[in-house]
This record gives sequence, structure tokens and C-alpha cells, in this order.
Amino acid sequence: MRLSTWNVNSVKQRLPRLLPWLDERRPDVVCLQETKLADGAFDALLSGPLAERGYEVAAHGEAQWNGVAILSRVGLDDVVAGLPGGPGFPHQEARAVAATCGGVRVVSVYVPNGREPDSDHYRYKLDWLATLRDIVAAGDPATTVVLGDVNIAPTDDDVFDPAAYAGHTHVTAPERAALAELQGVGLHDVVRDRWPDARVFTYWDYRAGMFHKDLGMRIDLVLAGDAVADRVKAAWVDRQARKGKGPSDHAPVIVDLDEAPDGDIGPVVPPPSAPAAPRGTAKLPQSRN
DNA sequence: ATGTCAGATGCAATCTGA
Repeated sequence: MRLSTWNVNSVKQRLPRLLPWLDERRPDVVCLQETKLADGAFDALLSGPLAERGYEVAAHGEAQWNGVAILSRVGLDDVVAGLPGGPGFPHQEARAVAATCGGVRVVSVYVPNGREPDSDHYRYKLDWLATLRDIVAAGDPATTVVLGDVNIAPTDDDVFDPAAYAGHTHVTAPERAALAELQGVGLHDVVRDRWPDARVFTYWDYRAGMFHKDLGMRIDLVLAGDAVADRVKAAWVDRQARKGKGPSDHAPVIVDLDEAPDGDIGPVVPPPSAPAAPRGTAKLPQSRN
């Protein structure tokens, strides 16, 4: 099962990149952030193209800002929009949606930016993260995976130059402590675990050729509970999607899971557009393993 | 030199958010 997360910075503007990306990468579960569309507009724009590709959709958006979604072709059950009981600014915003997909509790999150350290928005960010932690802890963390734009670089290795961010959000100790508290319920940063010493970023500012110079941050994470993390076979950032014409300022993160230990790999079906293999013409040699 | 985008307002150019 292939999981992914992508802050698309307006799903409307990103449609010419999103649909070809779905066809190329064929993720089973896609967590989107910054969709910037109300649910009705999301449905009008995307229900057709996504249904063609076999995806069910749980969108949780608002008119202009924020907005998250989960696309799944391995089931989409028990959808919860938002963080029940969570803080607002001043009202609750569309920053989280959860669903059970292929036996995994998937949570798509767009953590508040924080704007300036010690600002009201910064305190809102910390409160929001504490609520997310409580909600994950109250469920079954082992079978949960939190994916999304957390707007925090976990360590100094996750920014191109720690000095460049001194005094700014995304790197402060309280933010990193709040993220560590979330991970403390039993979630593994599977991309960093796979690439402990690599320079890995997921976001590059549009300005000043930052992507070209690879001056970015790793702020889009896949945080997986024990049972999910144990199944990780690949975990990487799709930098290709940040290149070319009309990209988001974030790249997608892709994580492949091996089949579940109990043999239930979920309702894995061939992609609708993939030609069926002709019967009785298998060419691959038989192998014991 | 906040150098780029995206959304809104409201029709051009400027504001906000990231």
C-alpha cells in the first residue's frame, strides 16, 4: 500500500500537476493540504477525475484558506473532519481530516504556521499540536499514521541553514517539543529513519531560486505508529513534482508499506486504466521466493 | 531589495498569508 502526502498550495491551481502525478505515482492513499476550496467546490472540480482513478474522497475545506483531504482507493471509513475539541483562531479551521484506509488510521494535517514566535498564532499552533497528540493517543497509535505539513523542522538537520531561521517559527524549541510530544505517543518519523544522514527537504520557498539551490526545509512528515512503521519498505520525497511549470512550493512524500502481517493487504485492486494481463500468458519465471 | 505565488477586492493595484 502506497501512502502519500502533499501540500498542493491550492488544489485548483495545482490540478494540471496533481492529476498526472496520481497517474504516474499511483498512490493508494493521498493526504492533501492547503486545498483552499470549500467542500462543494472541491467536489465539483475533482469528484469526476478522482472517481475515474478509483479514489474515494474525504475533503474538509473552507472558502479561501487551509483545507485538507484524504483520497483513497483502499477504503475510506469512519471519517472525522477537524480536531474535535481543538482550538480555533478564533474559530476552528479546516486543518485536519482522518479516515481509516486499508486498515490504517490516516490523519491528514495542516498544522498552523505560527507566524511569529510568541504571537497568538504561535500559541494557537502549540495548542493545536497538543490536541492532535491527545486525539492520536486516545485512539490506537500503533495502527495510526499522521501525514502532512507540520510547519516544524524536527531538527537543525532539517533546514538548509539553522542560522537563517534563528528567531523564526518552524525551528523554535517549544515547537520542536510539541512535535516530540506528538511523536511520543509512539509515532516514527519514517523518512528520517530511512535516511538518517541525508539532506532531505520537502519545502522550498518560491523566491530567489531556493529550489534550484536546494535551500529548503523538511516540514512535511509521515509519522507512523509501530505496526505501520514496521511495514515501511520505502520512504522518499518526490522532488520531481517540485520541478517544471506551475509546481507547489512543497514536494510530495511517498511511503510504501509491505502487506500486513495477518495477510490482509486491503482491497488492493488494479488501477482502472491499467490493461488487464491476458490470462494464461504469464512470462515471469516461477520462483519459490 | 519578501526577489514568488495564491486568494481577495473589484477592475488596477494593493493587501494578506505563506
